[in-house]
Amino acid sequence: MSGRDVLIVEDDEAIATGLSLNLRLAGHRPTVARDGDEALARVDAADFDMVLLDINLPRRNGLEVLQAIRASDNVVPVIVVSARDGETDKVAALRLGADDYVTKPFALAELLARIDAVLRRAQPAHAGDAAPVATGDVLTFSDVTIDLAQRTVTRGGTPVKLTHLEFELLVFFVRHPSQVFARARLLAQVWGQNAGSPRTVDNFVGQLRKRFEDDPEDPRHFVTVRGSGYRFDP
Amino acid sequence: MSGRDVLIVEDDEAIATGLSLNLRLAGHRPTVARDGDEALARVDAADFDMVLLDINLPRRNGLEVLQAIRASDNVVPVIVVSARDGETDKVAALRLGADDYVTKPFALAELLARIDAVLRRAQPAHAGDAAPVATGDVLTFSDVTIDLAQRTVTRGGTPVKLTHLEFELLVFFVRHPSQVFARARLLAQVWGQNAGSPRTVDNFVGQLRKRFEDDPEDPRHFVTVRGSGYRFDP
DNA sequence: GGACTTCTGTCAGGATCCGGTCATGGCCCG
DNA sequence: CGGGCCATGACCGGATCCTGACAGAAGTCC
Repeated sequence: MSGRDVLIVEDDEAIATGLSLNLRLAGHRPTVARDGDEALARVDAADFDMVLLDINLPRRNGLEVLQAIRASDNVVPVIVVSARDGETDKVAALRLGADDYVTKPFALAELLARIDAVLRRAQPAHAGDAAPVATGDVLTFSDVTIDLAQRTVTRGGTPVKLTHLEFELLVFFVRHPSQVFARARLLAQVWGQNAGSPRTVDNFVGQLRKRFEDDPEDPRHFVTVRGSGYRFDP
Repeated sequence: MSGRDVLIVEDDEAIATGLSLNLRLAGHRPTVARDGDEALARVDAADFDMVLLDINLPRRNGLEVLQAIRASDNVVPVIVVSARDGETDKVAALRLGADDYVTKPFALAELLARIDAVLRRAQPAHAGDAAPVATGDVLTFSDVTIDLAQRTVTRGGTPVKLTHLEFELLVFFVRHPSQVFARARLLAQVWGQNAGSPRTVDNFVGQLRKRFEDDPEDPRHFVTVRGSGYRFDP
């Protein structure tokens, strides 16, 4: 897809430049407006393919800006960004003709996906140039299913109870299959800075084996690599 | 969340009825199409929340169907199911705008999890393009009914009194089911920028439990995910 | 093959962290 | 001034986690 012209209306410097950078990476041509007046001026001046509109703005509320845009019969797609998930804001924005609504803090990937979706809807894209597409937030191996959003795990359809760190370790393993990790590395990656003793890792691997190996004595997924650490094989 | 309309495109009778049955058990409303032409006709005719699309089809290849769906600017979520594990198919499917990809033979639990994930992801976007919302918009779960316009809540027909923030939190949960949220995230989303202490969230969740759980000691809807936050299960 | 060394699996005690609950106090609005 | 509403901190019980010890397995060297 050849890039599109996107207007970012955002007064927070950090967010604005961050978004700008990412949109450029995605192949678009972003422009930034710092407040409501500037936004309206730019929308009138140039022909944008879409507008990313923060609600909290100096000089003019984002909703006012949206209203002004639509009042001038401009149908440019608008995604409204707000810090609050409040009912009123959302309903108001959609009523005023917003195309989508995102609340801060947003996952960057989500926002980019929505931008793509809105652009795609607004202007039918040609068949080969679709975006990378996110894959589901579900991980699997063998008969085990991990739902990251729900933070639930099932094995053969029946739910498995895991503690916080057990879950984290499991996810790390499944995301890095067939790779040997030293205990120290696992401590750093999963436990974070204040790492504990290497013995801790053993305990947790033991738990995972108890819960996911057919025969915990003879593990096929959570394999010990003597002298080096552990490896996960799907 | 009330069930969703799912179109199953699958020529194998046994698989089709099996999936259909399971989706119905999961609370959705499945429809089956036997070949590519029928699939396209049904997609055009009705408004599905997602499509489960087999690649090997009589009359038309699944990828052709997907291409046709996207060509008509339809952004309905699509999960592609294929017997072949080929990378090429997968890449092609994702390029054409598939939302996820599963290879046969699949674990039923995995497929169901992926369907849930895709529906979950699609939900907010749909709220956006699915019309003005506004008056008469009602959310429900279990025997609870939430009237957004009136800002009233009833449980089993009898009205429940909620404070402002209790209502906002409830709506947020019901709008984002089966997803774990950290306290900080809830504070940001529901309370707004000037977030308070995490303890506040506990108190409000406690209130919701008192009002909507049959047994507040053993909550089934407003679930604690120790170490991570809270999750709402309808 | 046998003995020594090194490493890993396991267990249980105790420290620690986390979440539910309650009470207090501020705030806003009537 | 009074009454909801909301934020905060303290407290407690319980889940979870860390650690050290020990035994047994695996590897090594002769």
